[in-house]
Amino acid sequence: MIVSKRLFSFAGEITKRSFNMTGKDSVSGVRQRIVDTARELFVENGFEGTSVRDIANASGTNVAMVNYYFQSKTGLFEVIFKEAFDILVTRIFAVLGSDRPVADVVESWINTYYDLLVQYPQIPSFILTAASHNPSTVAGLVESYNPAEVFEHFAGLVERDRGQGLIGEYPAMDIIINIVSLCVFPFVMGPLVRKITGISADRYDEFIHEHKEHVIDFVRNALVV
Amino acid sequence: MIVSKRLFSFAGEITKRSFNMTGKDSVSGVRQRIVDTARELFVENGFEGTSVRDIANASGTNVAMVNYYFQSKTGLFEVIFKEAFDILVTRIFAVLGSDRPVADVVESWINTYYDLLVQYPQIPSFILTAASHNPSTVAGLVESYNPAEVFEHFAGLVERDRGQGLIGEYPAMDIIINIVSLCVFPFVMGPLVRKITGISADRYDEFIHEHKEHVIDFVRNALVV
DNA sequence: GTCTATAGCTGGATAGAC
DNA sequence: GTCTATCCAGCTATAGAC
Repeated sequence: MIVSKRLFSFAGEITKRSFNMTGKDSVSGVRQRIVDTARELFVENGFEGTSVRDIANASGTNVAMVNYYFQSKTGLFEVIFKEAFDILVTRIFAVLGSDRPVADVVESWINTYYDLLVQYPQIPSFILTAASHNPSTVAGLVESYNPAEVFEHFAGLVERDRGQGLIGEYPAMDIIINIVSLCVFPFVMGPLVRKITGISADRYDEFIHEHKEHVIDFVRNALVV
Repeated sequence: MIVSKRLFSFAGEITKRSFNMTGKDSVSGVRQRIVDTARELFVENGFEGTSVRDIANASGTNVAMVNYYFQSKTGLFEVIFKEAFDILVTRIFAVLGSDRPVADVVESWINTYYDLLVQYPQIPSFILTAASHNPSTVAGLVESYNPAEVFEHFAGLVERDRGQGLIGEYPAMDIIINIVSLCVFPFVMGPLVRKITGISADRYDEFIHEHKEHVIDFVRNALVV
């Protein structure tokens, strides 16, 4: 148990939709139960904040099983991390491969991001925490998705549309960072904003749903000349 | 030492400006050396990822000294956390107390945020990680700064300027979340972006400096009708 | 104030029975 | 595949000498 020596007390009222791809919770075997339990604990308490014993107890198995299926705690974490990362990147990169006008691509991009993150709201914090403590490894994983190619393509669209006077004078990189910031950060701040304002998870979901539309307007007004 | 069992290898090339307020590194006593060392380790490896022994060794003291000055590891962490938080909030809230036009307040806000975060680039990740694992306590600290009052004031400005047709139809909360996202997130992503693009800390600082101006343009174009 | 030594516990991982 | 028992390195915290 993580009770005794933890920093601060923690009520644990985070929105409980874990980024579980399968969904076959009930019929799952030991291996899947371990993955599902570990995902929840790693998301909530981080890698160092979660012990293999916590995972074993909470999943109703034992520490030997974790090592049997995943060789080590690190091995288990990597399985979960890659799964989360893949969810986040695959669909976004598909949208960015389009050849339509930048303003339209950006709108699809925002829609896709928000739809995705409403479903998996804890992924951003999870990935950012891991990235902050292990930039090298996370960067290696990012590179396996060929971000440079995706960037070049998008930069091409920006140059094309700027040449036609459709959008303002922003470099592609700055646009990308702005979009990612506007889409991802509301989810990273989510738990804190909810705590401060005292609103429920459902009410925050409603807010996020409306916020998405404002972000789309905001970006379109900013981008289009 | 945190070497043997750590997750992934870690080169540790994060920009090394720690959010040290005093600056009296050289003449500092034991207490200050512990705080400075602990800050760096907590920022890089998190609370659970840092041991009191790490802090004692790296600061050239011993574990007994840490407990002598700070009672516990948690006590030491809280000192550092509050210091970081105060740096981030105090100056921003001062800017938001203005009565000038929203577009001008927002521009000052962005300038203040970027100036501050260029100086203390690791604070956002540090606070967000702590907030993600302990929303209740962090929220308590936030509330001691009276955010509701600051929000109401800013919402008043938004309503006033919208009545005069100066800005578009965005609710105040959505504007705030957008600004915070656009200012803070580039620093949270910084280490990862640098790793992927391979650019140096200095070069990233240059990029951030230019990016600030694009954010100001971006927001002004989005906001002003 | 500073240090060494150590208590007492919890961590990841494995051996070996079934 | 599953489980219990166990190793031992690591952790936080403190006792007690100086």
